[in-house]
Amino acid sequence: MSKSCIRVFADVKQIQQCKEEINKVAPSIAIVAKALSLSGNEVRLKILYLLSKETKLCPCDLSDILEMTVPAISQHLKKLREGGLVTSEKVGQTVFYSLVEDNIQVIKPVLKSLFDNNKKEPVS
Amino acid sequence: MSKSCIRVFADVKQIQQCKEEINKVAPSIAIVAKALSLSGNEVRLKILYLLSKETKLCPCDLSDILEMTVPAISQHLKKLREGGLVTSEKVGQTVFYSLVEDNIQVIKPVLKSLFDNNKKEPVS
DNA sequence: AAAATGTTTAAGCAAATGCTTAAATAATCG
DNA sequence: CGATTATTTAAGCATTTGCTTAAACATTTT
Repeated sequence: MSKSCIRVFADVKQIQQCKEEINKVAPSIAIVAKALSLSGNEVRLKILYLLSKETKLCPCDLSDILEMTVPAISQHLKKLREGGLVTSEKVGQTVFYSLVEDNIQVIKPVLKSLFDNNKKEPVS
Repeated sequence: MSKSCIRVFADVKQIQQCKEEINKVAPSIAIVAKALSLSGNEVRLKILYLLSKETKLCPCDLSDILEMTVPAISQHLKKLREGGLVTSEKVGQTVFYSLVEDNIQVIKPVLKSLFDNNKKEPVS
């Protein structure tokens, strides 16, 4: 760690407060960052967006819609599932994926903004 | 692309609608995904959180607060700057970073939830 | 001008990411 | 059962990420 970089005019008290503050929220930050990094991929964000509109979709549907191979989709779904953002339900030989409402709250506003964005432009 | 995976019971009309829908929002998705991936890193999310509380901070402050080397911090700030989430202002030899309000809207709700989280627990 | 301070850049490297193709599981159907 | 369909897993590989250390810049101080 660089030891010389304690600014001459640094507000020592402010920095100390920030350290305490950030340590308090660190656990929440870790959880949220995980959800954001999962959503911060174009393909996965598209999947989440589609699931928010269609309620449930299978890997095959998503493969068709997003024009990607099934394994590629499946691996993204696996990450989303392991991250708790989606859940799956097997019906016959097809597996339907859907959002886990409780864990999707963080990115709900984001999905909503995308949804709104898609509406007709209001008069400017 | 796998050609055999058109589900027997697939809702062809639904899939077609989804394809059109997703193509319409694709540009927005790309922009949002970029912001989310930038925020989806613990260190950068901490930086954004701290900037939302302290208004402006320099690399040196952040280095002290987050207990990381200055170059490591600087590289994160560079990404945030290039992604348009933060801006910088030089005062003497120190550089102050602050949030770009217009471009931070997507993750504002996230930061807010972290802030709320940090308050005293309400009686359950 | 020389030294010190604050920041950025560069090079190197280990680990993570995201795809591909091929193979392995599962469930349905003839 | 054997073939087909839907999904998952595995292995390989190119790219990206995020750190480290060292060096380069820029500004202020002595």
